[in-house]
Amino acid sequence: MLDQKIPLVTIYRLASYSGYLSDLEANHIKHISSREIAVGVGSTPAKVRKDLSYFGDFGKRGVGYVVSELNIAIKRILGINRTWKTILIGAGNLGSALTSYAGFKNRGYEISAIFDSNPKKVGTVVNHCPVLPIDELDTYIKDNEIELAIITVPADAAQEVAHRLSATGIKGILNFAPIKLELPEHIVVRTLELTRELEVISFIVNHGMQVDEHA
Amino acid sequence: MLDQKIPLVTIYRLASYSGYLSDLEANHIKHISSREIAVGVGSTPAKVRKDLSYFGDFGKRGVGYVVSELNIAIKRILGINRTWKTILIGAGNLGSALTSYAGFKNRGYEISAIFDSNPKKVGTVVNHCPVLPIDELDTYIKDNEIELAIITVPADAAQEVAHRLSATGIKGILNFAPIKLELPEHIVVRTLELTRELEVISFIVNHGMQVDEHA
DNA sequence: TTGTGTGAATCCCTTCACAGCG
DNA sequence: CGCTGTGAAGGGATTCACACAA
Repeated sequence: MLDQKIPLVTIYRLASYSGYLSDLEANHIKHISSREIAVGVGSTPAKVRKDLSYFGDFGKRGVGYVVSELNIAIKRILGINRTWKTILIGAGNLGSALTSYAGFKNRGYEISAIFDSNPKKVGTVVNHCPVLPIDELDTYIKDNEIELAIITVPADAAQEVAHRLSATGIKGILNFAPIKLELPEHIVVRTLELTRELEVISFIVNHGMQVDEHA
Repeated sequence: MLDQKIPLVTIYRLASYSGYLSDLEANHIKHISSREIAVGVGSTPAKVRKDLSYFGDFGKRGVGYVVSELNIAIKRILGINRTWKTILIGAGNLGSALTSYAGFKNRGYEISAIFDSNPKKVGTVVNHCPVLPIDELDTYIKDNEIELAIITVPADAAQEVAHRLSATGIKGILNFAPIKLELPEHIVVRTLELTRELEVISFIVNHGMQVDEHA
């Protein structure tokens, strides 16, 4: 069942399903159908079933899914049935805010330090995260087995940071700087350009375009 | 040329192209080809040309594009050849950080106020933005002709905020709360779930999947 | 009967490849 | 020539529709 090619959008949706299922668990809801999941996250029943079908049979015909079981299964698929050790680079406003972003911690992303090149910031503590000098990046990542990094430095410093990161054992990078980072193939990079989202909204408002979920 | 159906991904890419062209302008680069744009943003020459072809002829055959002209054209298409009056709702860490996010101001998104329900925050000023009580939301939006709102309140408060917004003349909402907002059709909503991006990275790291740009 | 799992069909985006123009 | 603009071809995601199981 695995190792056909999985659409990337399927992965995004699985993450959404899991987030929704976690909410249901918190509300003690035990059972759910593909249709209800679809309504909950803004998808379609066919997509929900097809997305899941890439990875196995998780439901009972005529009945639906057991919320907790399905959520565990999806978390295992995504690889978030454990903690991911994460660091932030860039102790500006956005970086500082993300240290306390509840969604990260809730889903197992544990941010243990922020790195910054500004000597005035180094040595301070933001939300229990020490701000460390950028020179210690390499040893810190190795000593603490950090796997993921979040880049929140300005655009003109981001490529330099990416270069430094590529020399460490980092596995994945979430980049908030609005540039295309050049990195070795084996490092997974996703760039999130917040402004693009507003620009897309502007376009749709201007043109009265009808749009479904996920971009 | 217009009013065929435009793929949503095309709009995202146009926004990227424009961002890249703005960088080129800052570096006094005058001319560019579809191939160079593609390399700059992580797309393909064919996509660049096809994306533009939905809206008109902007290049010269055998030559390429004039950077400044193309950028103006794209901005006009996106509807960002002007200022968009914007407010933030939720004066937490993320909301406060976004008031000083350079990318927004650079691209014409002018955040003039933050709204919050916490009386201790109301009356303070964050990055030149006054923090106002949530009860003034409706009149403020009408009096100041606000068009866009950015929601950075916790998930359990977001739907209530969305409901309040729907009673105003707001046109578009960028939502950072990880829930599906129920809103009238005529309001454009995009939800950005930061955690989903990390989860997708986790999946790809786990499975060694090969992935191209944009999701 | 209900709702899942899934091949088949459909739809839509991407890519190709070349005519056309500078 | 070189590079754009674009129909046509190709490929991949969505939707359909139904067999199957509870």
